[in-house]
Amino acid sequence: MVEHMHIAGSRLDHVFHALADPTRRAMLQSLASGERTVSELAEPFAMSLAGASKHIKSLEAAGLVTRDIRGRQHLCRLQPDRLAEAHEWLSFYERFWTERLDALDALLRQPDREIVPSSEPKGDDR
Amino acid sequence: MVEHMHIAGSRLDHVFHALADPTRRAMLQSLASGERTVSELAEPFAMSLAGASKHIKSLEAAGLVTRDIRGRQHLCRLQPDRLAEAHEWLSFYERFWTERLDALDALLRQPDREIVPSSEPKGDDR
DNA sequence: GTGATTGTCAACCGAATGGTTGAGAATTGG
DNA sequence: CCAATTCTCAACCATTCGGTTGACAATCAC
Repeated sequence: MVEHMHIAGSRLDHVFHALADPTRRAMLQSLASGERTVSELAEPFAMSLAGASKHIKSLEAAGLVTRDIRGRQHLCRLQPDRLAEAHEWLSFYERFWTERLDALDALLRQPDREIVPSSEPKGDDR
Repeated sequence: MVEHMHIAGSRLDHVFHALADPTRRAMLQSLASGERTVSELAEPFAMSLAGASKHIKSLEAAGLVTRDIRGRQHLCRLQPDRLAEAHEWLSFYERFWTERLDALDALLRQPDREIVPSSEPKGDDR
């Protein structure tokens, strides 16, 4: 096989992977209220400090969090740019769910058309 | 307490995990143009059909894709609702990047204040 | 019916992930 | 200086992940 290696994961790879964990999402939520030290971020979770530190490192690697070392404490702060990128990526698909809502809306606005929950299979639109 | 994610956590887990892979994101992009069979979805990638099939299954498990079995072909289509959920989750953080833009904007509107590039040159971290 | 097409499934493999523990570095406080 | 606090690092472990191959079920085309 030509390329069996995992080359140059994109930024979105890291961001979405970081977001795919409830602990890390909760840490982001905590950071939404302001700066937090590593211990403060770790405190709500039933895991070792080293474990939480790994999560923070992965948030940092994804560019979602920056760290400010002040003496022996590491102050973490939310870095929203990469979240904005992910948000923007998802926005591309916005038309699909708004279209769907619009279609439902249009359907409901036609009182003369009988709305049947019939299991008509996707229509023979082919 | 914001509790902006009363959407069952595991759902976001699966959605973000599914999005954290470039193959799966490309498949979604392909599905944005319309229905695709499994082979059509697999064709652009240098991997076995079974490999691509696994990716599609994970998209399906995340609720991002639905399947319509038509004879021997499986027609896949985009299912946008879970994408909308992820988009909405990210929207909670929108104020952080808009605030930042507003702050930059305000700063640039003050010609008497000297603008110094703040401490760390972390713009290009790769 | 025969044979090709379409796709899944199971087993397997190496690498990454999420967690632990223990050791140690660096800073702070008395 | 000594002791406590804060945090990282390395090693380890079980599980998951992304990929392969080979076998097989189902459907279509002839």
